Amino acid sequence: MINMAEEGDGARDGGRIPAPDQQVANFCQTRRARRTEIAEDYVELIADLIDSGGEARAVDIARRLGVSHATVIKTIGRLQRDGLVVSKPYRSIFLSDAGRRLAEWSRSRHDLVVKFLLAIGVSEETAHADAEGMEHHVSPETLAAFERHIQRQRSNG
Amino acid sequence: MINMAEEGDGARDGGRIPAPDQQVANFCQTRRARRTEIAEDYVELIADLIDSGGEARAVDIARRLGVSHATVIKTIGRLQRDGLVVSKPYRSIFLSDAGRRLAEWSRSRHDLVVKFLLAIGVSEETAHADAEGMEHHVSPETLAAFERHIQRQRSNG
DNA sequence: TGCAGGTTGTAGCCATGGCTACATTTGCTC
DNA sequence: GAGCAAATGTAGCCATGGCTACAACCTGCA
Repeated sequence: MINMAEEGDGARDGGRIPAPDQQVANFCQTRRARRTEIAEDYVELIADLIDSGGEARAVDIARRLGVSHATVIKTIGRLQRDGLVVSKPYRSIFLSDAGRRLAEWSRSRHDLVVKFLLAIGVSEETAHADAEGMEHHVSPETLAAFERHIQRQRSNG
Repeated sequence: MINMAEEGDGARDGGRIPAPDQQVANFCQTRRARRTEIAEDYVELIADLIDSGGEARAVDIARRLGVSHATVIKTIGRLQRDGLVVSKPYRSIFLSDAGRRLAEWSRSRHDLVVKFLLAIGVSEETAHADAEGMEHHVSPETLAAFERHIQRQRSNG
């Protein structure tokens, strides 16, 4: 349980409501992240499938995501429209250069989040589960803090 | 049939492709969280507005979220349908018992995530921004790890 | 060679979460 | 008490991300 009766840090002195402008900015940033997380999940998964099995097929993506194949086909169409993916009818799916860059970025961020969660004592299973959702909302600054923490812990034994 | 060539190509420790079943579970959990995060944002914000200003009006919510008032009205309708909110036409908005419970839970989780990010050296601004998106994907286990870390740091000076 | 079954694609449905434009209601001020 | 500005509500549009059902395509094997 979490004790939210914990008062007195200066972050929300006298009324916890933040400044409206800042709050708008935060929510807008979050909405922006929400719009891109599906794309990131897809390109990351496609890259993984290609690296480990040689190709990414719609049916494999569907099985991995736990989603119908029709959903995958439609989403792949959008990704292609957005220039992240290349696919020809009835052939398997490839990443464009932009898609590959995004996949590599997503993948490294994902891995760092997992490592960080493990480093602070989260179980393997939960680390992977939580990372899947968290990764899309972790800014470079926070990512850097994660990395620092891992390094610090490593050097301290 | 499904020849998951699951041999570890050593890209990462033990091959980075996870077991399919676990991956499906992770993605499903993430999708579940995505469906509830808007509701959580709303009830949290409504609770904040009520606590700090006495009432929550649609126009205030809209201004805080950076969204049109029509979007807010429609969403409030869904929240009411789902039993999280009570509102009568042309009146301000209140939380049901369930809504209040959800708001308190979301709020405490939010605050803990912010505190944790600050504790590992993230700036105030980024901590608040990232927490807004991350909070919805942090499991109780990870939250507990966050709390442990804060405690540990506090006692170590 | 042909066909059965798996894979891919298409069509059409639904809910969500955005938006603009317009209509209605409220409440304050004069 | 009338009028006006602000708040609320309604209608209708769009894209996204789900789904099922059905159609088309490819391929391996008998």
